[in-house]
Amino acid sequence: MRLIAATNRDLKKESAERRFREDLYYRLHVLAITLPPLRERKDDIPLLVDNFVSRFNRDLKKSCLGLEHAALKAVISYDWPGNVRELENSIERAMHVASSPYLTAADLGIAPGGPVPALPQSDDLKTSLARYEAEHVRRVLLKARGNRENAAQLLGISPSTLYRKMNELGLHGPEPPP
Amino acid sequence: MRLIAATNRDLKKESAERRFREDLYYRLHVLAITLPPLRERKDDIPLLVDNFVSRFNRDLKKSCLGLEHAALKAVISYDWPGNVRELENSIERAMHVASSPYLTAADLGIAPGGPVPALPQSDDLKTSLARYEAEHVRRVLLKARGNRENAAQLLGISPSTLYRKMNELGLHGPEPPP
DNA sequence: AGTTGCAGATTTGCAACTCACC
DNA sequence: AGGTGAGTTGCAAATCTGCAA
Repeated sequence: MRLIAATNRDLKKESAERRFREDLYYRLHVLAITLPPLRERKDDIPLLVDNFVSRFNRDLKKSCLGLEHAALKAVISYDWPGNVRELENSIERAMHVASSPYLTAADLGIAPGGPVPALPQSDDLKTSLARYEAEHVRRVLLKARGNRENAAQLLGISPSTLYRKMNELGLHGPEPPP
Repeated sequence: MRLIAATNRDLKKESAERRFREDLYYRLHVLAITLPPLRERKDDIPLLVDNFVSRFNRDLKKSCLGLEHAALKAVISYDWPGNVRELENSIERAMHVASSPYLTAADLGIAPGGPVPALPQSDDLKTSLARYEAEHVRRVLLKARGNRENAAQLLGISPSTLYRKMNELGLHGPEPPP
């Protein structure tokens, strides 16, 4: 079985801090190498992005189609001080909150070229619930192939309520092609 | 900068399928090694589990305290055909849906010794919203150090509503010590 | 396909209340 | 006695829902 383990944290340090047992560290250490930081391998970014999107589509049962053009540009120009791990986290986070099949720069929490503003992640219950509800409804709509009648049934609500929610929550993304 | 990358999928095959660009594969390949499957390294499981829980607490802004005893037993006895990656995914997934500070075997989607039943992840809106709401409220309660008055304010609801929700949603986990 | 009037159901905040406990 | 704070509850207003149009 092939295994490669990924982190960009200093395992030695974490091991000393007892977050990672020493013998495990040394088992891994034999194969630790140094790669250039992500900002020096910008060519790799689109591929990594696609890879992560595919994986999270599977793991999170999403149907994200990728990044919109401006978002990909922003991702490439950004410095990624946290390297691959940060990129991975950003994409996962974006897929949780995204409101269209194509992730935007806003979803990813990066301004073109600027630093990551560290998403606020509101505590407010109404706000947070609305965001999650929108996410959930969209997912079920995708699952129902855009069939509102069917989606409403899956959601356990009446079609009229579904329509109302779609308006309130601004849900009118493109439907999947037949 | 130290970088180790982790996957248990067959990179060669994925590369051929153009999910992972070839040159990237070969860059990584030089350090690919073989480790025994996780089922033959059960001693490592508790450490891996702790490591993942810590990481996801940070990445997902959770305050999970670990696995309850029965859950850890189940995790150890399970075969983990998907190895570390599967373990990692299970823990992340569990932390998204868990309804107590200690993950249960049900949260992790494994029966003691049995195969993974592949979580149902209900489409029903009310069910799904309730689960998310419970999760959110618990997180804010932890953030408020168990101070209900304060948590209610953060949530933007009145204390009485918070109490009602805590009853409905079964939220009475241990409060963090002072 | 999507919207709306409406009546019944649910949820909310407020204030008043109980119940320990000191 | 009396006071305090955590938690509960009655109630009217506000909000949400399904039905039918």
